[in-house]
Amino acid sequence: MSRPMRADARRNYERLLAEARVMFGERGVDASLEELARRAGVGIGTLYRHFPTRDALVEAVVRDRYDGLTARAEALRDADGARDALATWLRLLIEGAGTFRGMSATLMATLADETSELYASCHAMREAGADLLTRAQAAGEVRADIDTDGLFTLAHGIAWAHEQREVDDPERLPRLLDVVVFGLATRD
Amino acid sequence: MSRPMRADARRNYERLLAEARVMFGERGVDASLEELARRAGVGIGTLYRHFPTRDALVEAVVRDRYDGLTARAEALRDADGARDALATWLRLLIEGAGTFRGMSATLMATLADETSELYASCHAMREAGADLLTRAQAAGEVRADIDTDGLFTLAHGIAWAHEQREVDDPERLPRLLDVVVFGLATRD
DNA sequence: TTGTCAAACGGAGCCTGCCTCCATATGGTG
DNA sequence: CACCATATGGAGGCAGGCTCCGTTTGACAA
Repeated sequence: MSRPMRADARRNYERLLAEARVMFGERGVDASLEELARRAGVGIGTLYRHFPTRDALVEAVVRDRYDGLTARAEALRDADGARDALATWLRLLIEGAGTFRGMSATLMATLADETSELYASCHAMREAGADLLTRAQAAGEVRADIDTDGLFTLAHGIAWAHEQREVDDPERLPRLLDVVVFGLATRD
Repeated sequence: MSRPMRADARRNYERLLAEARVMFGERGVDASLEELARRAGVGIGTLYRHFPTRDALVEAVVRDRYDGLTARAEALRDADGARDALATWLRLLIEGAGTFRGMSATLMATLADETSELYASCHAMREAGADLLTRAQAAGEVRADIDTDGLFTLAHGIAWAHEQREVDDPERLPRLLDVVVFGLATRD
């Protein structure tokens, strides 16, 4: 293994991460990295040393959330009502995507780019969700002509579009998701 | 009225418009305006004189398409099957949005910004679509808890998400739209 | 305690893109 | 053909991304 980080390195790493949480919350994941470094009291070069790309920084900020989503999907595997389980999970997914503005866009881009630092955790989460979809389809509760890609396109499309409109009716997003979930149901 | 444009002005205007059609097609509506001006053989100042904002340029490029959509919605007003009419129109809408990359995002932003040069034609088109929605709801064919905003959020959300994935299966987008349209149906 | 050096720092500097301003050029008209 | 309103175009200011490299420093061995 590699030796532990030097004390100053670790300190700067933590500062950057803390500031990223704040600024991503305030301004979304497209916040200026130069300003982020400044606010963290660190040089821009140091920021890039720790996080070579914006995705790497985003990844560090959201990883635990994704791991949680993955775990949650696994917990829902054996729930009654495969479509309900899927609906529940999708709701968690898009609520999470709404935490930081621009997150849905980042996610969609990541799914198409295996070299992204975000890819691994994003992919694991996605596979867990895919499993819920497959089960619901096997149970005959969800139409068979939608694949994982289609599911995520629908979910993130809604999440993205919702965040564009700056409406803060908390019922809005769930209602839109409800339209999609109902549309996913097999027809008589 | 204002007097007609000077010959050089008209010529440059046309060149810019022609080049915009090309570059928006190649690279989407976020193409570099500096390069666009260069390729049109015109100074950057001239571009901004004719089109003070990017939206103004986009508007000039897509206006006739929008007018067509508006007219189409009016033609569909009295069609049999209010939900089918809505579905047909939505399909045209999102296919149009897919012509240039970034168009859906531009549209969503425009709907929230009345000062945008794109707003007028965009708004007219939207109202025409809203009318189709209202009719389908009045006929009891579409659930009543979705408003115009929700409808456009769903439609553009899908269109946007679809354009992020660079899949060229032409059946994909209609299928996703079908999920949403089915989800919009009133439940028994 | 001190010397050594890999590891880390940080910001100057280069790039690209947006947009404004204004000195210069020119088409159209009397 | 002279005049000038209209139009041109690019220099320059701003912001953000990212790299490169001279300087600093923490950790460890002597």
